[in-house]
Amino acid sequence: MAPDLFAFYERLFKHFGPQGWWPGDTPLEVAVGAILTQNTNWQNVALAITRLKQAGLLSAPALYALPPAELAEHIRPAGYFRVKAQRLKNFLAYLMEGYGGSMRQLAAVPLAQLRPELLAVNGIGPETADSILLYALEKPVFVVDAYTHRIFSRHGLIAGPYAYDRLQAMCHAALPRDLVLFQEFHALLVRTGKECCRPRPRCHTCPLAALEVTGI
DNA sequence: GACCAGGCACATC
DNA sequence: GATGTGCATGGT
Repeated sequence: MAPDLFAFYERLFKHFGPQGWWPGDTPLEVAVGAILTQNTNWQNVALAITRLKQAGLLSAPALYALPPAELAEHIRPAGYFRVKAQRLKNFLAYLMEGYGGSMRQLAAVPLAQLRPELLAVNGIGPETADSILLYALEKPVFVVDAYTHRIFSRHGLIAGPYAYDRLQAMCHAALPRDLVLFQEFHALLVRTGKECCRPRPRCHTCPLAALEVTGI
């Protein structure tokens, strides 16, 4: 039985308002941000993206042509810079060689084909793939992350560990398949995670105590 | 100085 | 399948 996720969403929305989330001037910038933000604070990612922009490197051909070691130096503030440089290169190779470097062309691919393709890129896991799908390619896909697990757990929506696909399937089953809803919901969960449901033992006074929802 | 932050791949049991 | 480890920076 699916919990009343929609009610939970509505109460978050009422509390925090629309988030209009995931800054990025272009779909490519959003995709780059999705890879850079892996296990990393967004502040650090923003620094790295600014540096790429200032260097005039935030385009598919430019990133594709750049040697990994050189790219690594530009994105250093985002942490894991050698790993992420290679992951960016892998994604750019996929985009350039498969779709002529065009995010618009990539977005035209049916979701059932697109998600497995993204997951096949070394360095793109479920959360990164779904973030790219939802925010860069505007596909209605629910993004699960550490916040989702923690908040749903704390507020009694789930009990015990949930694998990524299982939690995503639950959300898909419980919510209307709506792009903006999914974008806002994930953004609201991140906001909630930052302001309220902190990692133990730092969750003292929960301003969302009134949001308790029972059932699973 | 420890802990945290929009994860992922790979090795091992 | 579950669990452990390396990757690295910058803010609190």
